[in-house]
Amino acid sequence: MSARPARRRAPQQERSRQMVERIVTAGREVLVAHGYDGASTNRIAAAAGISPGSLYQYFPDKDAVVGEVLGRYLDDLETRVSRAFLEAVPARDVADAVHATVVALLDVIGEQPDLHRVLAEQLPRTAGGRRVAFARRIDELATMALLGRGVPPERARVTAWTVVRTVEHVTTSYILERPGFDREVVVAELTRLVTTHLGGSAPGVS
Amino acid sequence: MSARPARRRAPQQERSRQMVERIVTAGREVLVAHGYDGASTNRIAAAAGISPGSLYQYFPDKDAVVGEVLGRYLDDLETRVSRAFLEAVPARDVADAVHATVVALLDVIGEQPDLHRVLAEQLPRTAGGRRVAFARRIDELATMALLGRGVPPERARVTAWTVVRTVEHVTTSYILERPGFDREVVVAELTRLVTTHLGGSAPGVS
Amino acid sequence: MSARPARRRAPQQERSRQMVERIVTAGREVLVAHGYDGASTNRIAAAAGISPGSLYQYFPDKDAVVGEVLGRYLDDLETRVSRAFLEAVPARDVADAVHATVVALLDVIGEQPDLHRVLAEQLPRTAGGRRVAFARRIDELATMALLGRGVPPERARVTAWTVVRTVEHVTTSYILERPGFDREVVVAELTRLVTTHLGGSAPGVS
Amino acid sequence: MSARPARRRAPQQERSRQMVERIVTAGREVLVAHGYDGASTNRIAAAAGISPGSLYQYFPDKDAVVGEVLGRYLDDLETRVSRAFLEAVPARDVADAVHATVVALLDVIGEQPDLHRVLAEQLPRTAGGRRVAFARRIDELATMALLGRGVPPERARVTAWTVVRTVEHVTTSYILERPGFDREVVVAELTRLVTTHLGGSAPGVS
DNA sequence: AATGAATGAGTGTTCATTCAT
DNA sequence: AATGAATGAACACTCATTCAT
Repeated sequence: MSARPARRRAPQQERSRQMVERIVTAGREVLVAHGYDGASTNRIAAAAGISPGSLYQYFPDKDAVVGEVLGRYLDDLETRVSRAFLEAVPARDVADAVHATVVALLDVIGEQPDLHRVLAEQLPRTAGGRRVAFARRIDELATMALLGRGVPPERARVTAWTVVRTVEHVTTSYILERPGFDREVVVAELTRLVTTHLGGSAPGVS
Repeated sequence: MSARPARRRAPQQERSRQMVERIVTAGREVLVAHGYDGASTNRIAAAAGISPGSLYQYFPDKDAVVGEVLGRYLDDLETRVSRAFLEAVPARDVADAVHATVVALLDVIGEQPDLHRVLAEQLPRTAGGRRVAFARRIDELATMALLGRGVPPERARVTAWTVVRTVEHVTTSYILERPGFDREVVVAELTRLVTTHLGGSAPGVS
Repeated sequence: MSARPARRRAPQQERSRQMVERIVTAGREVLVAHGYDGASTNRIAAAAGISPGSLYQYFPDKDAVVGEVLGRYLDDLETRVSRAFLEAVPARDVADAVHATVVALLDVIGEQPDLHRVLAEQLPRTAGGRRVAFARRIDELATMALLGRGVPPERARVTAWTVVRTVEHVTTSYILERPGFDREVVVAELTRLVTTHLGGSAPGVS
Repeated sequence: MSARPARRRAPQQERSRQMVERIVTAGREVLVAHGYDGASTNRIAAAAGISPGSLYQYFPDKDAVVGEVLGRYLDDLETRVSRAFLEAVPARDVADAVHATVVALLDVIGEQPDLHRVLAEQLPRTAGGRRVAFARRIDELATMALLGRGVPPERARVTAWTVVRTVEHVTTSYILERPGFDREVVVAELTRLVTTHLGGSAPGVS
């Protein structure tokens, strides 16, 4: 009653955190293995080794679980891509900025390609909005960068929008389709495509 | 039950064809109005004016109906885009070919944007394969065109693949996101992006 | 195709009516045996010898089934009690009218005492309103009768209300409690109680 | 664990009694606020400021808690009504006795009308028996009173039973239905109804 | 062929009760 | 004693599919 008052609750919170972790992990597995429609709460609970009722101690409903799984992935994706983009833009030339962004994106997607597939193919209203919202954020950053390079506002917006969609989907397609060529090749190709369009000096063809 | 055995089949096939037609049309309406999850077989049958049981006389299961709806849409899309591409490639320069293809694609998508949205956002493994298959066909054609222009084989393949994915997804995004700028602007932007990359003379900025 | 066009649908409707009947009967049994809370849709369906899904072909939800069971009972009760009351009031003296009403009420309740018990003890918002509404209807009729006999309006309302509640609950209690005396004895007692209060000549004590 | 074994029990019992008190109070609040179906054990425990598990240290199951809440209410009701009845019967005339009893009953019910409503409308077998048991006790007292006034035994029993049910339900209905007239009016009406029936001199109409 | 009633496994969710701590 | 996380059977309801007519 006197020794460790402040740390009293820690074990409980730790336990709780672990349960959330187990459920999220199980949710991710089930989502990847069975798709959104097949990701029933009972299946997720079973995969987490808990009873269906326990799941509801930690999440208010099914979509909250799925939302957490996707949310974490998107948090990671957004953080890393944003950072790559923001770090690359000011210092170096266009080619380097594009290259860094593409690589960051491929890194993230490549770590959980199956999850990204579900996200890309079945985004069930849960995550669709977020993806678009992030794309718009990047749109704005890219627009700013273009304005800084003297591109007229209207053109800047269109160009930014187009280029962002291009990078987003070409990287996604590379992971999902697994075409027969190496990652570096796509990176180079995509970088060149975007860089040229943005009017920077194209990187040499490797 | 005995009179005209030989002529029997034709009318029956005709009737059968009409039923399939009604079901597919109903399926499309329901899919667009209620999404994939809301497209229950009962709802489709009701919209077609038939009984749920009859639907199974013509389609083995729900996904077959959905598949047929999407299949026809993709048939149309593929036919028109292929034609635009094939007609444009030989005669004119790169910019024209790209422009014609982009316009054809936007035309098709624009005619049934809601259906395309369902296809793009909810395609539940039903249609994913077909879309990729068509993209690969266009990949090959584009590769051929590049080879004809002296591009080395490996580069040709990568460039074709990248450009095809770019056009596919930027057009789709334009329809689904409804960003604030005019269609002609995107067409010009996308055409310029692709044309420049392919090494053709970029079209003048309108 | 020509012989019996008008009667075509009859068998189907008949079948449908029978299913409704089976479900209502099963619902009544389950309600009586397990109470409102124990009357699960699965249990009712099983008692009716059908699948849970089939129940929903005939009723939109659980309360509709329960409502139908209780509704039919209350329809019967209201019809017979109203008739007894209305037929007795004009022609004969007060004692006869009261007597006829009490007998009618005991007849109806006595036919399905267990159902009446559920109704009286667990009326789960489903039927509560109806019971009160019917009581109010009788209130009005009784008030009218009293006004016709020269009772001042305010007194008439209170007296009618009191007497109606008395008859309603004493009869219900007799069925539910099964006290040790004969039905005729309660009928006589209740008739005398009410008749005296209404100022009529009390019937002789049997 | 060894020091004061003999005095241990008293404080514990006190503590235990307090816990029971808190649970019963919480149970009453929840019962009134959410009805029987909404009175989950978790909700009651939360309202009592204890954990769901602790509740089971003091009560074997949910119905025991509800039973205790209703039991206490009925204890109060029985005590006060019995006293009013017993005090009134010997000394004064019939009208006064009935009047005193009716007033006592309305007092008790009026103090916790919402609880009485739950008791009357949703008593899930938990309390039904007790209510009947109390009514029977009053039956006996009333029968005795009637026998003392020279009424033949069989008649006395029936009359007592009838009158007790009448008073019980008319008062309850007055609280639950909230008809438009004042309490004194019902008291007068009910007193007159019963008194007349018992053969006493009816009180003057106020 | 066509019907549409019937099916039944499945869904997301709740809650009285238990039990390891 | 007290906790509160964990349980799991049960609930109302859905829908792709089947089958007797």
